[in-house]
Order: sequence, then C-alpha cells, then structure tokens
Amino acid sequence: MVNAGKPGPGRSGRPRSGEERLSRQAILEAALRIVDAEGMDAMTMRRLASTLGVNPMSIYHHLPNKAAVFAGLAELVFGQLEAVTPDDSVRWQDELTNSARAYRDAVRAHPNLALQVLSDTAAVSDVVVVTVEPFYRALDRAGLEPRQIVEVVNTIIDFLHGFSLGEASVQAETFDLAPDLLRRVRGLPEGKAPTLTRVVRELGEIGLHYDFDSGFESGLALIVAGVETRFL
Amino acid sequence: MVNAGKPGPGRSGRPRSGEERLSRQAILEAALRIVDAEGMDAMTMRRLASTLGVNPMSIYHHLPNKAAVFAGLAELVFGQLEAVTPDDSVRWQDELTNSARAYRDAVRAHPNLALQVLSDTAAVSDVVVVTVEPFYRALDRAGLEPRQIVEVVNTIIDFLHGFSLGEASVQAETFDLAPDLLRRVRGLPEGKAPTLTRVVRELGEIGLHYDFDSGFESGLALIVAGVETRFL
DNA sequence: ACCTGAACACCGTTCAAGT
DNA sequence: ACCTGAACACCGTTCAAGT
Repeated sequence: MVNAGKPGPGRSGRPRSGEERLSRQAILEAALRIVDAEGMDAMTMRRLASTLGVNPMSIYHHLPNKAAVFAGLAELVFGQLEAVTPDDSVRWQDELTNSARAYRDAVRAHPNLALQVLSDTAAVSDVVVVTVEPFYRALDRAGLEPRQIVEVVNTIIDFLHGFSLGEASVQAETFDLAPDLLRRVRGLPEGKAPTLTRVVRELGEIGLHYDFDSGFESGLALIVAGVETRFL
Repeated sequence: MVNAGKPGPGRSGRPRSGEERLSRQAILEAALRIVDAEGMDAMTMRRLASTLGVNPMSIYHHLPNKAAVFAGLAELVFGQLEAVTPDDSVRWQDELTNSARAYRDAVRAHPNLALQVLSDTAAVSDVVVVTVEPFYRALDRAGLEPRQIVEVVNTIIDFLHGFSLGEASVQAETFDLAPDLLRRVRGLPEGKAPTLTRVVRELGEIGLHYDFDSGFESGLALIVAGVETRFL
C-alpha cells in the first residue's frame, strides 16, 4: 500500500473533457480503501487527496465536505448488499433469515465503517427503501397485516444493527468469553449479581465460548418464533 | 452557558492538598455537559479545559487522553442506569421488559453520546456485568437453562442497542413516516419493491405515524413471545 | 504530584487565482 | 468547471519547567 505521493508540480487549471483526474466514485472508492485498511481516523481529507495524487482542495469540487464523504461511504456499503431474489418455493421463515444474513454480511464486510453506516440515518433510510423489500415480502407471504409487517421489520432491523455494532467492535470472529467474564464476575461484591454469577459459573465449567454466527442465528430464530406465536 | 474563560494568569505549580482544582469526576461531568449541550464534535480537550478554567494540559494528569475521556463518559451514563430491584411478585415477563426500559432510558438521557456508549465495548461489557443481572434473574425465574439465558440476553441487548441507536439519531420523539416514506417509495422504479410499495400505500391511507414508544414495546413483546414459544 | 507555556505536527475549510 | 497554493483557525499531545 504505497502512498501515491504529492500532487506533482504545476498541472493546474481545468483538465480537458475526458481528462478529469477525479470523480465522486473514484474518491469514494479511495476513501473506502483507507477506512478498510486503517480505520476512520486515518481517513482525513489531506490523506485522501494524497493517495489520489491530488491537491486536498480538489476533492471539494466533487463532494461538499468530509461528512459528505462518509455519507457516500455508507451508501457504497449498502449498495454492495446482495439482493435476495423472490422465490416462493422457500418458506417465508427462510426468506426472512436469508435477507437478514445478507444485511449482516454487507455491514461486516467493512467493520471500520459500521459505526458510520449504522448511525447515518439518511443513508440507512435510503437503502431501507430498497433493501427492506425482501423482509416485507417474506412477512406478507406469512400473512401478516401491514401494520404488523412494519412492526416486525423495524424490530429485525434494530436487532441487525445492534448485533452488527457488537460484531464490528470486536476484532476476532470467535473469542473466549470465559476468562474475561469469569474474572469480572469474580471481582463482584458478594451477592451483587447472584443469578449472573451462578449462570456464568455453570457455563464456565463446561467451557463456554461465544461465537457470533450461532449468536446471530439464535437471535433470528427467537424473533421468527415470536412472529409465529403473536401473529399466526 | 457562559464560557468559564481563559485559565487566568500565573497560578502555576502544585496546589496544596485539598486545593486541587481538578478531579477525574469533575472533568467527566464537565465533558458530559458539553456533549449533551453541543454534541461530540464540540467536546475538544481545549474546549473542555476552557470551561474548567484550566490549562489544556492539566487534564492529562487525570485522564491519559481524549479517548479515555469518552470512555469515562460511557461509564458515567451506565452508572446512571436505574437498578431494577428483584421482586418475585411481578411476572418474569414484566421484570424483563422493565429492565429493558431502564436500559433504554439510560441511553436516551444522553442521545449525543449514544454512538460512543454503544460502541465502546469495554464500557459496555463492564456494565453488562452489573446491569445485566435483572435480565438473567427474570429468565432464570422463567425456567430457562444457562445457555438459553445467555442467548436470550444477548439478543435483547442487541435489540436495545439497535433501537437506541436509531432513537438517538432522530431528534424528535415522534415523527410522521408517511410523507418521507411515501416520497421515497413514489420515486422507486416501477415494480422494484412491490410489497413495500403496497404495504406503505395501505398504511399511508389510514395515516401512519411512527412513534418510538410503541415500536419499542412491540419489539419487546415479540422477543418475549419468542422466549415463551421456544423455551417453555 | 499537579499545573503551566511553548512548540510540533497535524486537521477541515475559505478564498483568490490559475486554465 | 475543475484544479491549485497560500492562509486561517483550529486540533491532540509531547516536553521542559515551574511549585
């Protein structure tokens, strides 16, 4: 990952048509590479310009400010979300969970960006319009009423966001809860959290390890079971 | 909210015991006021020092860097979470939802801090140890096995985080989805999201307005129903 | 130990000027 | 329209020096 270096000498003035050195798309792609490789803090306007071999100010002709760059990145990420094609031969439960998995995958492809993506309401609601269709479809097939569909979709999206946030905040895909949690629990004043203490101890003895994949699946299963019970 | 102004002249050197002008607690409380009033970006070390009437560098004797200040704020927020006292006379379902409400309330008391709070894994898991006990207790009373309890608690926390993130990102407590959503949906290419389009249209006609309170409650109800179906 | 002042190596963005 | 260079008003943090 070599730095493209200084903008080079002179070369000022408007480039001829077709010779533009920059575009919104090219800028966003470069920004995404920086964020993926080195995190949000490394993505400064000056750094971005430097990797593009361009004057920092040039970027402002394509995007109004730094916030717009980040918003554009959120857009990019959701644009890469794989569309779940309608298929009446799968159970609505599977259509729902497949859609949820695609959503999770899109976010975790760029963990350094998760915080930005999940908190950028504008970007989120823009894609919600497009990416949320499979959720609507699955629940419609299940036979829910419009108001119920909206409720359930919101709940699933909230779960997806919370889960993705947690997943992105941790580097490893699987890690042992046991030592960390046991140490914390041991440090607690006697009787302060008795149930927690007991549950963790019982699990600790059989060797608990948390992994995100099964945590994700069990969360989805819980919600699906809730839908079946409440609305069918 | 008047600025406390410049550190004042001279007054250098170590203060006598009991005359310290600063403390970790005082610094964090000042930082929280800034964040609550003007947001995360306004909370700079120099600004913080200025409102404390102190040299910017003084802060570094109590907290190692800016990140530590933010981490301390996350701590503070969860410290304000109201403990749910054990009470066997309430149904476990109510104990669970009451605990969830307390968690939501703690986060939304400082919306500008939500992003930091929810993504600071260290802070989150530190309080999890203490604040998660009521969730464990309720599910234990319901009769779940340890492994099931952990699964369900994680799912609820994920939902809480996703929900809180969304709630914090919006200024108003209630807002009309209709105009915004209808506009977006109208702008869609024909047939691109047919179910969404239909569902939104049906709701739009009877006048949909989303409000966070009922969205929260219906999410909780869904999860509780899932627990009852899957594990009881 | 606790507070200060000057300094370093950065930022995002405005503005005037080039073609 | 698109790119540049200099400048403005900031940052977080290190370091040496005070008491």
